[in-house]
Amino acid sequence: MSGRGGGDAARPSLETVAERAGVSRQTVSNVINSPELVRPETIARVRAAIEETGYRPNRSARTLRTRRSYLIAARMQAPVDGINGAVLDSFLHALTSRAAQRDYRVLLYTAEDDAQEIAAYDELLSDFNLDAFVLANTHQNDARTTWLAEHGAPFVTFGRPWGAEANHGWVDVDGAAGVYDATRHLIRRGHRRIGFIGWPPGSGVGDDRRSGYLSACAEENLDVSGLTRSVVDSLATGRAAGAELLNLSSPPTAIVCVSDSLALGVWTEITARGLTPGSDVAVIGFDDTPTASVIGLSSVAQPVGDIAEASLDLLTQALDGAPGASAAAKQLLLPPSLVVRASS
Amino acid sequence: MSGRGGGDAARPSLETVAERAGVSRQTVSNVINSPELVRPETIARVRAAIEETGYRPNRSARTLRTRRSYLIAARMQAPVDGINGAVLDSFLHALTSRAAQRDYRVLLYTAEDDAQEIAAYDELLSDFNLDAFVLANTHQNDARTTWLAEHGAPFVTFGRPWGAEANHGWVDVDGAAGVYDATRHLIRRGHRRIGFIGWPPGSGVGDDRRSGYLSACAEENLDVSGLTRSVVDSLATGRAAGAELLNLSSPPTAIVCVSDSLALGVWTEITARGLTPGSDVAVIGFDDTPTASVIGLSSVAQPVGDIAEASLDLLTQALDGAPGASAAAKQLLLPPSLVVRASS
DNA sequence: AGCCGTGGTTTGAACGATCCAAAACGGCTG
DNA sequence: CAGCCGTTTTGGATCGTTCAAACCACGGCT
Repeated sequence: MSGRGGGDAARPSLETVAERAGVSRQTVSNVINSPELVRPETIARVRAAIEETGYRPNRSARTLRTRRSYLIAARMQAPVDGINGAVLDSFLHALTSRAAQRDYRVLLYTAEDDAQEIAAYDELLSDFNLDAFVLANTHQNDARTTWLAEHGAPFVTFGRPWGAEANHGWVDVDGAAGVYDATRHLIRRGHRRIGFIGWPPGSGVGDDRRSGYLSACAEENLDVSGLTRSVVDSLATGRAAGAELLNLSSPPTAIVCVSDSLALGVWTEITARGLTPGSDVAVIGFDDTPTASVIGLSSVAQPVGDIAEASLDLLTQALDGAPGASAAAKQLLLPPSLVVRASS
Repeated sequence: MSGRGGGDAARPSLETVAERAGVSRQTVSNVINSPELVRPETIARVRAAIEETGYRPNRSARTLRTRRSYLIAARMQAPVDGINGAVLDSFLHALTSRAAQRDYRVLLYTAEDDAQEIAAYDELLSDFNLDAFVLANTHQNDARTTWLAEHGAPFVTFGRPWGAEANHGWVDVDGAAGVYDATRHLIRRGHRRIGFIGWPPGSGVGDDRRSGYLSACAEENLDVSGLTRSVVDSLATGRAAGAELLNLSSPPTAIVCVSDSLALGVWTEITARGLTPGSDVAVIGFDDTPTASVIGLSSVAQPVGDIAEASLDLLTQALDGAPGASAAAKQLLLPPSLVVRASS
């Protein structure tokens, strides 16, 4: 209650350890950062001293000198009014835990729009010496990426720079392959009339996923005419589109959706008709949100762990690697996986 | 491409500004931190110099000297396999944006259990000089809070220290009041037989919420015998409990649930029977999760923004305030609010 | 005139790490 | 034994800020 916490011994510094081991500061520093420069027996002695004193390097001092903070910034998304957003949350979780393994930490920021976000970059970069940024939800002509590039700040995006030539590092999921797999799965289960509910054309992500559906159907010469719908993302629109499809004179026996929200809409419509998803009409969504897993909706899952890992690979490579030679691939397309549940 | 980013002028420091304004470092520092010590005309001159040079204080240097990092740690929760967890995500969002207004940032960490979490504290505290911690999901005999208290690290919890005397700062939501309001709302709408689905007795949160239901019913002399159920939290168990209640010879016309997952289960059961939530049987959940808002489920919303604000108040008060005199209240119980939707 | 107190400002020394240049050490050669 | 060379180790400077004490000018007082 009164003073500081427990043992009031001053925090050990390099100096403390050095004295104890009978060497100089720099030698201790070398043992930590470049052991190859130090004679093995000295290393042992120093390591022992570190152990005994419980020494921990002070990050602020290091940052001050080296201008590296070991901090990565990521945006905390505003709670969205739908099912989505869950993917970004679990991505953030994965990013945090994997970053910690590499001794990096994730710092959060929020922003309402791109302009605010850029302001946040500016502040974080110059005040906190942030090392790198992870962006999600990239869109066409993204002002954020150009700002970061101009200011020489390392960054990766989770999501392709749709429609732009941008040659920055990015990691993304092969949405077309995911929907292709989902459709193939339905075909294997015997479905011949398969519907698709997507987003209005023009969004890179949506068009990409739709193409997976189309190519799977084309391969098997399935007729898709009249079986596709394009609506904005929400449960209500998904339900309406699902109703339309089910009301056709020759309705589909399975429906693939570009998102879990839409799929949940269809799911709702099916149950409201007294039918059972899966045995009566199959549905598959995209993103494998918590809600999907709870109600038993099949869905295409994005490998958030791998995405996080790959993003960090790109970042650390840019941070530690040779400035000029960026030999390794800077772009990565990861395959999603279909999670089959009762609904298909 | 080649060198650094744009204008290669070295980053201005206190020294730079001082030279330009014709004063010393310390005076510039005073203008920023303790303007009352500086003569007004000098302040003006220095402010101008700051403006011209675009000076920004360097956080690492300040941290090194003052041992304050302006960083607050919060745990990124593992994605839970249910509807829940959404509350913590939006709390985290609120915390991040409000902290930024006070010039603090939120640093994430992850942990699988309490032991790991304590290890994380240790690392963050000694390596990164973290200023404070925000904990959620406190439980009985929480090892984390005692560790933090022992090590003199400031912290607040979102959630009461159920069953313990602990006198640390906390902020929580009055669950009893929330469920009481929900029940009153149903009574006002004319319901006389109201059911309740809660969690097994023993959890502080669950018992608290149940008490709100009971007191509202007692006030109106409503009979609750046979109308309550206790199940673990999930959609399936909620659905089953809902079915039980609806199968009673004299079934309830409304059901209050301790969580949105349970309420969604009931919702599912109602629609599966071809009935309409709201007009046929009313349901109300707790937490106002995104899913609830999407499907139109009434729910008790926790004021995450206020919780975040209050938590930060407690923290900054502990950080900046006088060490001994902690005059202001260290505990805060906030009222939730009922969000009425189609289901009630 | 000399002393004191007092706002306002400057100076020097931390904080704890890393960078750099130079010194000490050791072995080896001529 | 001097001279050289490569490996280890050392000491000082530095990053940008704040703390503590010194300094200075100036007016009031005796």
